[in-house]
Amino acid sequence: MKDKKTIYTIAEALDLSPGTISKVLNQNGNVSDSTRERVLKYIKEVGYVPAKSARNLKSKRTFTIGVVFTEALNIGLEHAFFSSLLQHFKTYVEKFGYELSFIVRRLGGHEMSYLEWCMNKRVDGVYIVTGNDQDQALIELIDSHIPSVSNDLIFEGLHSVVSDNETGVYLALDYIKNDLKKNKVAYISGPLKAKQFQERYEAYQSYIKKEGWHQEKSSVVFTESFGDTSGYRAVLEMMALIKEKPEVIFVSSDDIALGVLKGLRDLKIRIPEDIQIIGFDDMPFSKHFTPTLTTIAQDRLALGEMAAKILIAKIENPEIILDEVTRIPVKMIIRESTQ
Amino acid sequence: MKDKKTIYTIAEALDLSPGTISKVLNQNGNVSDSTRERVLKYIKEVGYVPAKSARNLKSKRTFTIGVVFTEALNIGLEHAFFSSLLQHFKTYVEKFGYELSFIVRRLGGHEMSYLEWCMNKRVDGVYIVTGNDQDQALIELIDSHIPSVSNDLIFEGLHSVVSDNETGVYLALDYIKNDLKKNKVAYISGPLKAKQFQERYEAYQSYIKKEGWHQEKSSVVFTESFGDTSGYRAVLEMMALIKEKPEVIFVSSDDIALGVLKGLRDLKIRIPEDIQIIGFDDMPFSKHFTPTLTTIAQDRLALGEMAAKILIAKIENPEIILDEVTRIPVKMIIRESTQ
DNA sequence: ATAGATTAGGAAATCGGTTTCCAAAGAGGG
DNA sequence: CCCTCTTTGGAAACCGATTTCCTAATCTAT
Repeated sequence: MKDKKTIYTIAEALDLSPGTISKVLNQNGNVSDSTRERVLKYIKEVGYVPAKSARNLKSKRTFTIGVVFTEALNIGLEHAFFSSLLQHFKTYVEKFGYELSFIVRRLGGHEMSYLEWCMNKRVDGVYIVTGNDQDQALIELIDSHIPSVSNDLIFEGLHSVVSDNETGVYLALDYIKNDLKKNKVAYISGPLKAKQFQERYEAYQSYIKKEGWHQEKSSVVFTESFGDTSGYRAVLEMMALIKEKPEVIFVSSDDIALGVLKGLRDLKIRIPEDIQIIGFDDMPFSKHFTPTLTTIAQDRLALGEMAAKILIAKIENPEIILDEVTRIPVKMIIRESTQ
Repeated sequence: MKDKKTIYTIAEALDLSPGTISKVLNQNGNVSDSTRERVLKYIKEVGYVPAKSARNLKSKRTFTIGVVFTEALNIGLEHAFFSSLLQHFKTYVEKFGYELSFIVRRLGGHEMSYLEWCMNKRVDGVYIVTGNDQDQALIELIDSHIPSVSNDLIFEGLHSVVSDNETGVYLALDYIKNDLKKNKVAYISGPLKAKQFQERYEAYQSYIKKEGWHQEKSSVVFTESFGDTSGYRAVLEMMALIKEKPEVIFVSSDDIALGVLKGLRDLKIRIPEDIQIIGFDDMPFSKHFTPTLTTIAQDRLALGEMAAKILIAKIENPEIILDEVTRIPVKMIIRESTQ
């Protein structure tokens, strides 16, 4: 147990050559069944495990995928939505023998770019869970030859797997129109610098215009940030400024909706009696709000898995042609915040 | 850009030897200032990045920490508490040049033990965020020579960084006694197979005994699992069986408390008017419950960082002697669910 | 029985760094 | 000016696999 095992020591012990051991390990090359079994048996016996770094060095494949996880708020893994995507992605790629490694830009004292890190580590591909599309270093990475996929950014030359935001917004608005039979709607949007908020906002605008629903200026409010506190502030601002109280408020993310709920509660406005609320995302906690939240559910499993599938396809077949943007269907979940 | 850079090509271009380039890269060895600068300048110019696998191979150090993240419910990264620990741990170790890599037991078609994976990858250390202490493969890993630390398990020979559960429970019960001035308390506990629930339960029992508080048998209920649905079931069971309704229910985790809140709401019991609730953990969502939840806050930042600190110390100084269990203080957060 | 085709397994180069050891050159002292 | 000490940088072994090429042995077919 104490002396280290390598294919050399094994070869010597079995009176074979190192190359033969390697061939057994990689189940290629011509090795007779008897020697193969002798080798496998011995390996199990002494508990030999091949050194990955040596294999990586020679084969130039690491079976490792670099993960870009730049969070706007630096909460990183604590963000439930992205953690969930990452989890599903991870589970999927592991089935195909790939591991995940977080891309790090400041390691020890050294600062490095995404691309440098990836080259240094020789990752086979890159998964962008969430990133900042203004980041020059990220653009450099996307433009490199390293296969990549994203669940967040939409970018020229980058394959993205994102929710069908437009349909999601339409679902919500159709529901407001046809089921709730309301048309005094207000909209609280996350910052438009995030692509998904932009898409949702545009869909909202186009629907409103198509339906000819009247809109006061203050019936659309943008938050400055992503969390519930900005939702809280946004709804107070809206309710202070708006002349005709809306019947329904559509909020572009559940995180923000959480703050909206709290804000309305503080204003003594009852939900859903006075105002109904619809969110977007279906976060795990949305069904625990009081009231529970009606929302447009993103299919996090499908998002993560599809991204994984696409990345693996690109890695294993560099010539493959794929659509740049893959849309994942959303669905509407009706709960207590609408009736 | 297209032809690959190695220390050989660099050496050739600068008319130096590969060894010299390596010495510059590692800032050791004797290299004159002038050549050092010449090399650094050239490296930056051509965008050379050393291949990690080659370095790992020779130096036998990978600056990588393996992460054990076996979640009871297989929700993995979606579990907010552990994700948070992981995030803080990650941030800390990165400052010291370490990266994280998830330990995977089934990779591609192959099944392997934790230890095999770690040896294969040559990780410098192991971080057990959460694991199953019945798992033979995990025990094998802990017993190996690889430095390890845990934020979850407490185990002979393993360094653990965990919350001071006992004090937490005492804080809550002292508050019930001295501030709320109540003594009809019930306790809902997570499964005792989890060490932290066991510690909290024992602290609870010892306090009750010390104070001589009368306890009906059904005033302590154990959930079968960790989530809010088991809390829901547990509180219904308790309220059905218990003769004298408690004034306060102390729940051993916020996750479970979430279900308890919902259960009581369904029973039309008002909180805090009829029954007051205290949780444990202070999860991010606990301040968004209705009512917001009084709880014992675990210091997730300190937990993760202390674990990181200890692991790095063990890696860089194998002879170091440390306490096996490091306790992190908790504090009480009073919100609407008590008054 | 013999030519040709497989098959088993070894030798050696290779991946890209690190590190030890050594020689040459320069510095310092008498 | 000569001898010793220190710097500087090169040569080469090494880390532990993979892989190509090659030879010897075995098998098949005529």
